[in-house]
Amino acid sequence: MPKQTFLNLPLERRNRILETAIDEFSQNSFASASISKIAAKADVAKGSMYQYFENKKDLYKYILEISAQKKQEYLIDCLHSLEHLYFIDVIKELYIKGLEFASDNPKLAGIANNFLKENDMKFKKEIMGISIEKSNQFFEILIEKAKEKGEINPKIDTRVGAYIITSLNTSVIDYLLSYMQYEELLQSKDELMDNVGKILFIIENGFKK
Amino acid sequence: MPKQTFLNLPLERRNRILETAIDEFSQNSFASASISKIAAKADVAKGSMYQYFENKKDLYKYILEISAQKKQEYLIDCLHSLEHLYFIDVIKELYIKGLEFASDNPKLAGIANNFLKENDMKFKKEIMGISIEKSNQFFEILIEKAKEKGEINPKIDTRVGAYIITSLNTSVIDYLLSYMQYEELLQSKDELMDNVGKILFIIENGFKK
Amino acid sequence: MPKQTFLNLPLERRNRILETAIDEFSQNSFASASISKIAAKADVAKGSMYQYFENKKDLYKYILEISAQKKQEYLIDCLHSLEHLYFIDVIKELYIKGLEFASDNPKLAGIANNFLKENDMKFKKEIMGISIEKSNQFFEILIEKAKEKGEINPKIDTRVGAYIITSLNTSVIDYLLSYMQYEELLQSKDELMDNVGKILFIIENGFKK
Amino acid sequence: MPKQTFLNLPLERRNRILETAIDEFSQNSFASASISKIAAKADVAKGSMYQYFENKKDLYKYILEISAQKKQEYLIDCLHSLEHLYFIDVIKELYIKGLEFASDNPKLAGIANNFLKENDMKFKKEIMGISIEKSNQFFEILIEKAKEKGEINPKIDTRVGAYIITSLNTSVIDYLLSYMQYEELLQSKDELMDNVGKILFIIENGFKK
DNA sequence: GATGAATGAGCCTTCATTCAT
DNA sequence: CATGAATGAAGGCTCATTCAT
Repeated sequence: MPKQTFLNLPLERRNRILETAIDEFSQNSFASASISKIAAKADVAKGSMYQYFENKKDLYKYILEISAQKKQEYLIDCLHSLEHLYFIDVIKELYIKGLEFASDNPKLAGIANNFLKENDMKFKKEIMGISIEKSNQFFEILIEKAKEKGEINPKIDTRVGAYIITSLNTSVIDYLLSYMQYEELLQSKDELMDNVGKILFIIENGFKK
Repeated sequence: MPKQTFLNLPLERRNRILETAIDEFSQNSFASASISKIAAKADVAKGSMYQYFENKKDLYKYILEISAQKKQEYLIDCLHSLEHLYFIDVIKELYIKGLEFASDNPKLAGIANNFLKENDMKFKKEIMGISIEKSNQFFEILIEKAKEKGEINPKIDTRVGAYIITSLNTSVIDYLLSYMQYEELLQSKDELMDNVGKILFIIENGFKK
Repeated sequence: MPKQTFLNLPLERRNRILETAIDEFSQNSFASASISKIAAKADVAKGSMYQYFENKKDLYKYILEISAQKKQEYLIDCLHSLEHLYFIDVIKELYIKGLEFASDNPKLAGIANNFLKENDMKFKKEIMGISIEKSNQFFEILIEKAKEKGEINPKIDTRVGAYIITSLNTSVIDYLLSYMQYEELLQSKDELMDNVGKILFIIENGFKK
Repeated sequence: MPKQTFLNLPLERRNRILETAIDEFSQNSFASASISKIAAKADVAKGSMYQYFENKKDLYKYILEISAQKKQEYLIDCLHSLEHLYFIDVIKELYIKGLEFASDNPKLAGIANNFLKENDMKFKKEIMGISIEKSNQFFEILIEKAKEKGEINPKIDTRVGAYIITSLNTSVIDYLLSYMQYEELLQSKDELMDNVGKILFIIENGFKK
């Protein structure tokens, strides 16, 4: 929720600021990210930053929201085709889209993952509102339905299953990001997808009857 | 690697410093942890801290090492009985011992997990030396052997399997720690172990023939 | 002395600005009052404030003047009946009217009292012009006349007497204002007037033959 | 309550800091006094100020306490001879000693008076603890005793009487201070005492039977 | 005439680290 | 060996004021 001031800014300037901020937050935790540095790098007066955003947290929330929206855009298609697909294929699709998002927008993905790593639960809840558990809930519903359809082992605990899927999703993205940062080891997209396939193979077996 | 000065210290003083440092690093990322605060809380001259340790990083490394050693102590037993157990039982044992360690030493476990979350790869490598991948390697060997013995599905990719096991292990511990911090929801030990069982049930299925 | 621009403003807008400014100056010293906050609260562009007023001081002077005028309105009646009343009754009337003013317009009264408390004499003189001493002069004349009429002790020093009356007047209003702010202890109007009566009883004795 | 660090400082440095701080707080309200300026003027690193004092408020409290103690020293004698003197003579003595204190230590006296003028009651209470009302209580006791001894008019309301005496005391000191700041008009000590005499003359009459 | 964007100085505070004693 | 004093850079944030549109 930036101030109107920010939204009225000429596009060029607005983007310069946003990108610099995204840079900063993708490399630092909230606490060690610095508005001063962002202002300096974006060549903007420090005071201006506070004309645009209420405070550091405000800017952070905004960036986080951008990240979430962008990710949504990647996921939206496969969310639409939920009904027609097998459980494991939905998961597969979601993992892949998630990785594509991360691969195309490593900084935004990094910010989201960084947020997930924050320690201070009060801070997280404050920023996230209720949506923290949405992701888990989504997977829980998915699992329930798959159980009904007889696609997966009914003995699987729903909550625990959702938890595993979420955790691995985050891990995989983290893995991708850290390798992207270290160009040395950057795997080809094919290799990466190959690995996702291997992970999903295990998951599939883990869940199936 | 504290300086000799630190090792010569009377035990009481040494412990006071260590515990305060553990407190601080368990609640903060490396960047936002503060030597000033540690010195103040431990009632030690700030200057002294620099007589004991080269700098903040040095102290951090030491604390991290303590954490690793302590965890070793929990794992050591089941590492000895590796040969006699089925693959899945080893994993189970390791998860449980890991959780016991975290439950008994939440601060130390938190520090380790915090470290895993650090972004700066250069920093991580510098601190860790090579040992980052040791954990993965260990699981890789385990998986290879299990394959040989015919205990698990040979189609499983060894590296990916190890990766999954490590990731979930970290996630589970993180989960425990955040719930311990937030007493409200603290599950009983039984419930927790129950959940571990459920996770392992999925893993077991995921890996088995 | 606002700029013509301000005077041309639609009444509603003008009042909104004034009231917000009065709010701000009644709660802060000149130095810590903030034009930024006033603009924000009054929902006016910061730039506009500088089209209406030369600067912070200019606005302050204007507000102060408004306060003075408003107070005049309360006092005007009893200033007209000066001649017919005994000295002590004039004083009494002035105190009471002053308190009524403060009770009805606590913010305006607060601003005036805050001004009196400012430290920087140069600043005060600059703002006030000569009128600082007017109040004292007025009481001096009153005292002189009362002496002539034989109503009060001629041994009383005129300047000192005026000074006492002014001081106590300010104190009493301050007292009222701070109690109004702190609702807890707010005395009823009756109690307050009762206390004024008690103060005047002492003053009366102090001045009489 | 400065930190030990401050108390251990070489006298010269300690005094330089204190005097600069006294300067600053005597010319500014708490809000507009600046630690940065104090540090700069005292030729001390800004950071050092925070080695000496917890924060701005801490420094302020300390300075205020110094002021109170110094004033005590002036009053102590006449507080000892309370019993032997007539009510009016006690008051007289207290006013005179108070003025002497202000005349000898105008800055310290200014700080105390500035504090009395602060608007924020919460702030005042926090700083003062309970002692705010002590001064009034003291005069109330004095008045009660004087009534018992038949020295003053029993019809005088005790609380109101105490209030008047306190108010005038503050006013008188303020008066002295502002004139000392403005050397132009500085009255001779004799003249000043003469005026005190005149004030007390009125007070005496106000209180006597 | 209204606006809002820009700015830089300034504020309080924290910190890692150094160094003389 | 312990200490504590010193420091300057940095951080988040606020403000009065200017100026182009």
